[in-house]
Amino acid sequence: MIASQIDAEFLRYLLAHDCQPGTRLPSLDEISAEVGISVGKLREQFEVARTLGLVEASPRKGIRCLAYDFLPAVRLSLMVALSLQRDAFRSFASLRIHLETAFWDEAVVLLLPDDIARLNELVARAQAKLTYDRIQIPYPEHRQFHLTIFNRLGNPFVLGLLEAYWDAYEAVELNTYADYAYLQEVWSYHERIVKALEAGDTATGKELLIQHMRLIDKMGVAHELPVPMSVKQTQGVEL
Amino acid sequence: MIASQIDAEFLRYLLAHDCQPGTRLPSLDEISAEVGISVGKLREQFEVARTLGLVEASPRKGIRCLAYDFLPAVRLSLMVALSLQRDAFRSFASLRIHLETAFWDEAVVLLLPDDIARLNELVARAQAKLTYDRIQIPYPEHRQFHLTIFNRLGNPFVLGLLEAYWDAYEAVELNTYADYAYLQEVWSYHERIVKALEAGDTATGKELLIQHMRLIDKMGVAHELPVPMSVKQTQGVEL
DNA sequence: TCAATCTGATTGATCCGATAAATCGGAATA
DNA sequence: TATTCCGATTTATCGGATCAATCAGATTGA
Repeated sequence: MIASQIDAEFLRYLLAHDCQPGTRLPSLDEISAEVGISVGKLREQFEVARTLGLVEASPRKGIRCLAYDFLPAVRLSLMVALSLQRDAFRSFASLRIHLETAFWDEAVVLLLPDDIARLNELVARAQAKLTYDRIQIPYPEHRQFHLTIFNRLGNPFVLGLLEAYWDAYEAVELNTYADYAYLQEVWSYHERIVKALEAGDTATGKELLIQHMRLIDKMGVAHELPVPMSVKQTQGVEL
Repeated sequence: MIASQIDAEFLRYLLAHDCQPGTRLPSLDEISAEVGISVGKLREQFEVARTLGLVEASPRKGIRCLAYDFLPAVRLSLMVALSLQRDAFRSFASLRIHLETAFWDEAVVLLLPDDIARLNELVARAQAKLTYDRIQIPYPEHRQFHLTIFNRLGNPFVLGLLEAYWDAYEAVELNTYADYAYLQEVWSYHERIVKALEAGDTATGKELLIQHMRLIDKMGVAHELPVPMSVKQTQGVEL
């Protein structure tokens, strides 16, 4: 029924054969014979499935199904948007801020003690990186910090979108921006957020989340809050 | 720079050649020669671009670029999820509710008099459909009502996700459910929402939006609010 | 002279077969 | 028994043939 919405024999085949993670599929020749299209046409549709992260393949090993993941489709479309539209990152960043704020209450009540411990560990590692003689940008910690908070939602669409945000963040090279004072302040907020979560104070945590997104670096750029393009152009920052 | 994130010669070609809507591309043979891969391999990547809604093609007319659209990628991935995971619709519905609520304030202040007129027209058409001797389900009006409110955001990602929600709504056939009393109540709320918008009362409009999503039909199903699976199973409703 | 029809060219769509590359499991060997 | 080799499997890529859709210009008839 839903498969009828999908105009590709191979994708319908995947759904009809209950494509569970790890399942090995027949060879391309066999699938071609079963669904009634040539191997060439099948490979075109196979490439779509692979690009969407539904399957993986290598010579001799064959084709295997992967676990469903919203991210590949979102990430590819978003990368295209970032190339074609100058304010695509700002738009997606706006979406991300609203998602984190909107799902905050649902997400933080699901956090386990392990998660809180993980968040504390990330804060410690980030602060250590900012204390070394040779400063390292705690970008992986930043990414993991935010994704860990929302992970327990178990909502593949929300998680996929948030992960795509960080991939875009890297693509526009915000992760390489080394403003020491800004980063110190960001991680000070992160530390306070975790303390609020430990105290069960989700409202304060949310308020700190919102405040910390408004932080600006010394160039006047809010890394996690999209400012209007006109402000950005005046300051000569390219995004 | 961003194109380097994209592992397909044809997609990189599209981005490098400033693929603006309406632009006609060279033939497959010519692109194949330019990017240095065979026509067969090019067609595989072309199928991905087509599936993402980046280009369209027909024999003799050639290949043309389309305007960027987040929807095709989201819709396809979502359709796959709906087939593979039983609570995918519920997860996506949760995302949609939060998006509408989160972006409400930004969206309604952008509405033009034409938009308010359009919303009134949609309410009138829906109520007419519910008044005929032979009731017609005002599904297209319902979809357009919600999409019109958020259209002026100009955020392609938010709009794409909201459109995908309605495509999923159709795919799970919620649009065919004809509970007269429920629909009457839904459209009563819609009418009140437009009246609140006309009065400039965005807070009341938002409250009505949230309330109307909690409406349940006579089977106990909230069409726009995902209830936990256990409640659904008890009531024998399949989704 | 203009409208209708036809046709060759263009170009995507689909198919088929050949070859290269990656990988694995079983046979052979030390 | 461990290591190496090799044939088989199967994906990856290429090139060519044919079909189908569409268009612009030529031809024909009124």
